[in-house]
Amino acid sequence: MSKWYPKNGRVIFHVDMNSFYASVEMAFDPSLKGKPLAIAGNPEERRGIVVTSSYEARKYGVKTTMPVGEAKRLCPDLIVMRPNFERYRTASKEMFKILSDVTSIVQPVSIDEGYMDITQCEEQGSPPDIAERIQRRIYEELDLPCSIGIAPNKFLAKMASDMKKPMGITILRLRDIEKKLWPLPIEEMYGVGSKTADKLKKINIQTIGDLANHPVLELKQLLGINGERLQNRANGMDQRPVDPDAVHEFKSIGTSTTLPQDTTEDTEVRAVLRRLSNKVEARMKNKKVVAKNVQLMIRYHDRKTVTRSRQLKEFIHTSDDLFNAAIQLFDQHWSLDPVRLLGVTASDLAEQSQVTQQLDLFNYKEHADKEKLYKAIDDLTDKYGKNPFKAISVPSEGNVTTSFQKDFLDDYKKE
DNA sequence: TCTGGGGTCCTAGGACCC
DNA sequence: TCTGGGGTCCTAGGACCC
Repeated sequence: MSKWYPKNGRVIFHVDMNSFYASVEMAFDPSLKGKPLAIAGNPEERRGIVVTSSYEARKYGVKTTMPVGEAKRLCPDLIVMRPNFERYRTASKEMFKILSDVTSIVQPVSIDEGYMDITQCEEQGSPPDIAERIQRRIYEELDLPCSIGIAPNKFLAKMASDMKKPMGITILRLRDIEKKLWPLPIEEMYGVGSKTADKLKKINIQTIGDLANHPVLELKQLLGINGERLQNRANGMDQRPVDPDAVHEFKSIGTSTTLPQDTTEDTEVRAVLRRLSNKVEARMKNKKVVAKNVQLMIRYHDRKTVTRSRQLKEFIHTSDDLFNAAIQLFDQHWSLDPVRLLGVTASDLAEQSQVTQQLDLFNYKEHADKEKLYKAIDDLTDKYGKNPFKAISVPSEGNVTTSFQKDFLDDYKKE
């Protein structure tokens, strides 16, 4: 047992669903099983790229982000379906429920993959046994295949889950990396995209092993701090914890759309921005958050993409507020060229409850009702930890807010 | 038939303050 | 009268991932 659960180390799982959307459709309609299937947007609306494809389709060379037309040329019998996101979300929740039966330390990273820290799960069996049970439950209860990587940290677990698909379980120990990790081509490393791969190849780094053993100074010159980090990972070093709360800490909420045709029509742009703002508002309401920053994204005919953002004085939450900020940014920055895509994103988010409570605080201060004020502060401190002022801002008059904060904190500390 | 939509993190420069 | 250096905020853009 002790060989699996080291005193001074961790046991991390990376659970990765295999061709998730396609697999969910096959579980939903078993007559699709064994057939080449692609999930893709509507080509009529210029959204026709493959999002996921079944293994049967991949045999023909069908790949993610490939235009549907090309995929059909490669695989004439390809079945193409529109995505059913509700269905995928439901399946995803079921899957994570199974993971959380093993441990509460589960970190979802996307709809179809997540990390687990099972260091403290010794009484449930050896890691390969636990992995096998998880895989079997997901398969038997949800009819979905997954691969699981077992390793001492997140990076190695992620690389491991990729090594055997579908329905693989792969153990990647530190002592295995020279044999199992280092021979892989550099572009297969998590965190190395096409741009970084090109740069690395120019200094004759072809494999993960080449990266692991390259002078770090040169890597830093080439890639900045990321160069050092990538090299550490290539040597099997990664301290990032599995953080179950990360999924709740949203940084931004945005939506974008590619127009059916490029446009220079102001009325159409307004209509689209209105629609996008409505959508963002709905999702913000759902998450009960307000935002202090609005970003507009414009992609032009030539696919050149610009983003323009504005920091606001007050927290906003309505579609009107989002729309007004977006349209202002558009009017200020549009180059008059035909527009291909528009996007609206809200960021600098805070919880609605926190902001309204802080507004109450402000009112107490206004009315010089010290007793109520201090009680409210104590309540907030209990509820949110050390610093209830972290996200403070009061709608209208941003300047007052900051001086209020400083005054108040000084004041409060004295008491 | 060229290339969707949802995110995160990092960098770099300028403004501003101390 | 001529100047440092640190810190934070804001904005824009790039790279990456699924």
